[in-house]
Amino acid sequence: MAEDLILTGLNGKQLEAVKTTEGYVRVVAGAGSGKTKALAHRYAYIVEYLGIDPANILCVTFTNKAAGEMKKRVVSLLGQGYDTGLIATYHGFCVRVLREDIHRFQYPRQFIILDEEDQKAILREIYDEMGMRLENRTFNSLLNRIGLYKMNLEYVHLLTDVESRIVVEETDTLEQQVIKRYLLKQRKVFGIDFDDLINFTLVLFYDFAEVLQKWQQKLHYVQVDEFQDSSSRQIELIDLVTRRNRNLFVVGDPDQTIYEWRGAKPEYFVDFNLHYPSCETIILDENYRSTPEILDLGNALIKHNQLRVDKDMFTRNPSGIKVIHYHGKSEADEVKWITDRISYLVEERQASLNDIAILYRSNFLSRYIEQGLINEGIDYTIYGGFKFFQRKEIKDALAYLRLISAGDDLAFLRVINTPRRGMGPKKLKALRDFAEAERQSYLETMQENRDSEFVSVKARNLLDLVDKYQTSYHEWPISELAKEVLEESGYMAALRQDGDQERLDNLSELMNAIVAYERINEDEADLDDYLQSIALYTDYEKEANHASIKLMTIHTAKGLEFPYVFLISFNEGILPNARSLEHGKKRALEEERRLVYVAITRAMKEFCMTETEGVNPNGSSKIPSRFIFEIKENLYDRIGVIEESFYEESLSQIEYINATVLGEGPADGFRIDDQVAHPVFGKGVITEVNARSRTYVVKFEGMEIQKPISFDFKRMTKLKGG
DNA sequence: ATTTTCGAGATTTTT
DNA sequence: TCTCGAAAAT
Repeated sequence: MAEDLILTGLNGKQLEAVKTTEGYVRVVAGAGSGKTKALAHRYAYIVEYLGIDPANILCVTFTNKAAGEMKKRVVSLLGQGYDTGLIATYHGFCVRVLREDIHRFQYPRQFIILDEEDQKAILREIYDEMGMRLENRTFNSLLNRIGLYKMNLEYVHLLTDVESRIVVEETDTLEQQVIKRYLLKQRKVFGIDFDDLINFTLVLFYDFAEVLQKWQQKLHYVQVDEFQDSSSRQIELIDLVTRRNRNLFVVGDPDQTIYEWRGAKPEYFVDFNLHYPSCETIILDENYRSTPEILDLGNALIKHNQLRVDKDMFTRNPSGIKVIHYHGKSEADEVKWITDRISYLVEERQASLNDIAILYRSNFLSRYIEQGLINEGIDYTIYGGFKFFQRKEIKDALAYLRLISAGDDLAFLRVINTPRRGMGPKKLKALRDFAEAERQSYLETMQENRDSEFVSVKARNLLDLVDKYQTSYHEWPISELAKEVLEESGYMAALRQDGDQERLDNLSELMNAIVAYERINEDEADLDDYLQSIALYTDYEKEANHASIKLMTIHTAKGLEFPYVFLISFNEGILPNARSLEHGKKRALEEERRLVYVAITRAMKEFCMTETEGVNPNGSSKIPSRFIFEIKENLYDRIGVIEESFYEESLSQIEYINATVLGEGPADGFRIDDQVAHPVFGKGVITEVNARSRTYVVKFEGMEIQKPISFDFKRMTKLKGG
């Protein structure tokens, strides 16, 4: 018997509208307004009351985890054993589309999905071949450039059409050469990165009208969660597949846009009604999650954003305790206060550890609090950071399997020296030259030249292993194959030798996952399919069997809620992040503010924000986040004393950053393009203001190299404003 | 020629 | 915690 389709909380009119409005519908749903619930109920309504088959509904969520949650909700509404059809991320949907029709390109169904680590491996190899070293900074900017290059969809044809020639010219710039080589290597392993998943699908739709038609006819209802975080390409995709049936239901909150840096375009959500004039808008502005105290704090902060549609969330929830701001004198103070507070919540307030979350801006900040939690014996689970399938041992194990099934260069390079097989840089280079000349994969080259001097004895053993299974792997159950291969290759032995129990545990966890996969897919379980299915499945979680508090970044916490929330390390430079404080990045600063808004609105009963005095890694003094000063002090209780002088100093620091970097307020510093005079170097122009290193970059007349001049150097004077 | 070891350095956010 | 490089050990 299906649960009655009533949205508890949502008022009758809104509920009716959410469920029954057809065509183009936009739901502007604030934090804690029950939007996921609304989506699930609409989905169930379409199936149960309209009689639409779930196969004809596409529900796009933002993470795999959200997709899982949505499936659970739908199943609980419609009854056990229900097939939920297409509830997936954009990427999951694209894989589905590509697996059916990518053969129309000259790309195999068993394409390899490349994550950032794979991309790095490719780029590192290219740099190696060109006799250069790939710095981390270069890597990040290259990824960026490749992303930009791929904005022109024509590149898809370069990759999918084997006839198309990619020739690296002498006259190409270094960057062009690298990108071309990257495409060549990508094509060689039939790799597809995250951008490609979307782009390939789009091109498939554009090139093959019948494929697009197939999906247009299939999808009668499409709903998208977190629409404000969709990129223009993703929106293009959705626009295409909904053109026939014109049923598109999007839900989002512009105030929770936290992925602009990844190409999200909140404007599309805000201007949805301009793109689809027939669109109806439903506003959900009642918050069912938080106490008024928490909500007021969030509202007060987000009002400081300029680029937003003004809407105030309200709640009828009963009053709770005031938000707490803890200010410490040292990092130890901050950690101590948090652990004490947790103990208090557990002992005096009967909170379960499961009800408590610690949020932070960057993954590395978890370490800051971990030791304290260990010392106090508080169990914790870190979410995100190291995803299960990103772990070294898991990727190694999967690479062994892929070496057998696909034999691609990436898997080969990952595995050849783990464990060590005496294949150092010299031998690998010889192998690479040979493979390059023969236009073969590394594995093939080795197999055909196994007695050559660039094949070590131990590597020959690996070749024997591959030979043994290469032709017969289809006949093995995946789990048994995996077990055999990992044992025979010596990988398990090496791990045991290292005595790394956690890695061994993770591997047996992987085995469990494989067995589970086999059980679900019964006889259909094929290694190729399995390897692809897990490439996107990044948030596999071991079920915690004991209560523990949750540690995660704010990004990871999006869409979740917890009774008690701590936002830690709430310092200027961390949150807002120093990188968003570089010159002219006003949009980035607003995104940081939205990030804080997301953190605040995760909390149901209590919200604590903590920060401390001390020294940053770069030697500057820690000061509280500007966002704390933006909120009126009557909205929170402050624990810990901020001396008048520290307060003043902090404010003037922030003002200084605003003045120099963002070009706001009274400047006793310089701005970009200001002409200055230096007592030694003479006349110059400010070309950069770097808040992180607290320096101006100045181009002095007659000097080739620009000089970094400290903010604190007072004998440089301004000649003329820029 | 390779591998191991050890210390220093560094880290936005993620599908 | 993980990565990277230099120097020592095989």
